[in-house]
Amino acid sequence: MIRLEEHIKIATAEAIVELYESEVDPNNIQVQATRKDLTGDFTLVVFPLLKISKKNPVLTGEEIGKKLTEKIQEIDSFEVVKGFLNLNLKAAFWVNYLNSILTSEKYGQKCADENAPLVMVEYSSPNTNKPLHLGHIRNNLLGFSVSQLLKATGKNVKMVNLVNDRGIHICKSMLAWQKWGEGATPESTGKKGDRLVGDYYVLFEKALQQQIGELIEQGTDKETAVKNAPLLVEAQNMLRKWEAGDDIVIDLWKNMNAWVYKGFDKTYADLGIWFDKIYYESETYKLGKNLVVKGLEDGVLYQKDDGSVWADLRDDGLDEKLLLRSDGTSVYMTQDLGTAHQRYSDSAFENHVYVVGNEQIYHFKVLSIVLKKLGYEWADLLFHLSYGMVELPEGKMKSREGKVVDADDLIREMVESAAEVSNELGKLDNFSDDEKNTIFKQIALGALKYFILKVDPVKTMLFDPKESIDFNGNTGPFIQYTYVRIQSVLRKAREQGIEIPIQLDSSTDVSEKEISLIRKLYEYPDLLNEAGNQYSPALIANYLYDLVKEFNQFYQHHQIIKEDNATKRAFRLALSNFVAKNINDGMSILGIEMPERM
RNA sequence: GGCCCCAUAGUUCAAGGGAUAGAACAGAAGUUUCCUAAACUUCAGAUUCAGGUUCGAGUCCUGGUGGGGCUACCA
Repeated sequence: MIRLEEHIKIATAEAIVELYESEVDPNNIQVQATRKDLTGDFTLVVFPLLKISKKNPVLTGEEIGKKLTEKIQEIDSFEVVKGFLNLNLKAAFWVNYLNSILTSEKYGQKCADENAPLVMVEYSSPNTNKPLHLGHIRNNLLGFSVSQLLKATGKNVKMVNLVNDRGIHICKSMLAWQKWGEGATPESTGKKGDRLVGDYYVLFEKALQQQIGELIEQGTDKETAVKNAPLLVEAQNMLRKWEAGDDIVIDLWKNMNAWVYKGFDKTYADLGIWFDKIYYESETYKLGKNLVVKGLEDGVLYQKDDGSVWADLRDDGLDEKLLLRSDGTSVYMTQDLGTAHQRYSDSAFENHVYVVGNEQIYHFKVLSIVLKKLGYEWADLLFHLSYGMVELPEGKMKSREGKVVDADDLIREMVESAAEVSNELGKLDNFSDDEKNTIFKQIALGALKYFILKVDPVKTMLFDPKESIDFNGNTGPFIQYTYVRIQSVLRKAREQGIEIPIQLDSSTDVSEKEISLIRKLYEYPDLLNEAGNQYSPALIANYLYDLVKEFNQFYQHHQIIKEDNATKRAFRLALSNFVAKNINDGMSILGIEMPERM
């Protein structure tokens, strides 16, 4: 169905030719939804046309309004307010619009076939040395949601994860376990695997700091102490052994990683997210090394006297960037070069989105430039979707100071408070414990996900653990609740044998509130598109909130199944049903499940 | 020092260069013989500052202030 704004733009361009004998590109004509507090459906902004009409805004608006009313049958009347031409449509237009979308399977969405462009989305990218925290939650939710959003706009999406399973930091927790672990396992301690390994990392850092302190006390200067502390040297040795494939080190590494993955899998499952493929740094860093060596041979990179390999980015306004250490081991950048190359070989993508925090903007800038230098044109297809940090009231989360909000703890606490609120309301008293627990989880995660996703990704956001996430107001549960109410009405209608129509009578008498609800629905296809272009689930979240608010007002003031007039009743049922469907579609892009009752 | 990002009610968030800057929470006051009151209705309250571009600026440009990030042989 063609959008009416397009009609209006084209008709306006025609009107301008007829009235003022001047050609205007319809795309330059501004048509927007009329402000909510004024009467009208669409508004034509006439200011930009004054240069052409050489008349005052009111007169210009009147003249164009008259022409448009003649040209477009859907227009009922118009009104010029200041420089704005407000167009009032016939109610039948909106009823017909609803009618035309009523049976659409995926309203506003584009379905991807095999020929649709492939977008790779990397998100999560955890380190195996610490459990997931609130920052990762933002990453995971954003990455998953953006993936769903891109799917809804007609892309084939491959969700990938990159596990940081190698490097000096991993050796630190391994070493600590070896020294002080006394054979502890997740089974023997009852701790989640990622938590257990994380604890050894913390232990290592503490011991290392202490050691450094002692060295300084004994008269070593600070720089040397930090560089040469025995524990650190030991960890570095271990990393070299790891890269050399030492059996004992590799065995230990495999063992501990397996614990961590099991723990991560649980957290991912709780969050309701997954990946199509998982890449491991341990498998790609060598590819990166090869690329670097080749770049060195080709003279694109250079080697310093100590053997370290660098890229010179000074011509690009950046600095020199280390790609291989003097001892030949790789850094983060090295493996990311390899990973990117691997992925493009796996499947040539149209676009590769990295969902990674904004503290790595520099890293991804360098990544693209270095790949380009190495001769890979597809470096231009990489896009860093950088998002802001999640801060606590006292500032940034700091793992080392224990100032983190653990992901598992947070999810558990959310479920607990959802249960508390729900039990207080007592609406689920007749349900089994299993059913209740499912619903508590849906509500808890709905609240958490919506809370995080409604915020514009680029912005730093604040999370106050003391003021736990709300279930009232602009929240996930508010949206879920509206959905549940609609389901309840529909259920009752079915029980009474009232059918939900798929065809509407265009002469149905509809109220202003009903029209504004359809108007809201009308916005969705464009909004979805825009959200996809901007990689912003926040736009979807805000749309859903507006829609639901609109519906609740309608619900408050209109009866649905109790309406006596059968035509009106049918219309309201169809409208409610469609709103519920739209809520469900939108929320599933946010990765939020809908309960049927709550 | 250099580069990048952010700044809107007491608080947390909205607002594709367009009209009187929207919500929510917190605060004050209402609405259940009626399809789920996790709702609805009132009230009160904000664009960091100074310039500029424009018919029109929260939005674009320049500068200042404030906050954050990056600038590692960490990731």
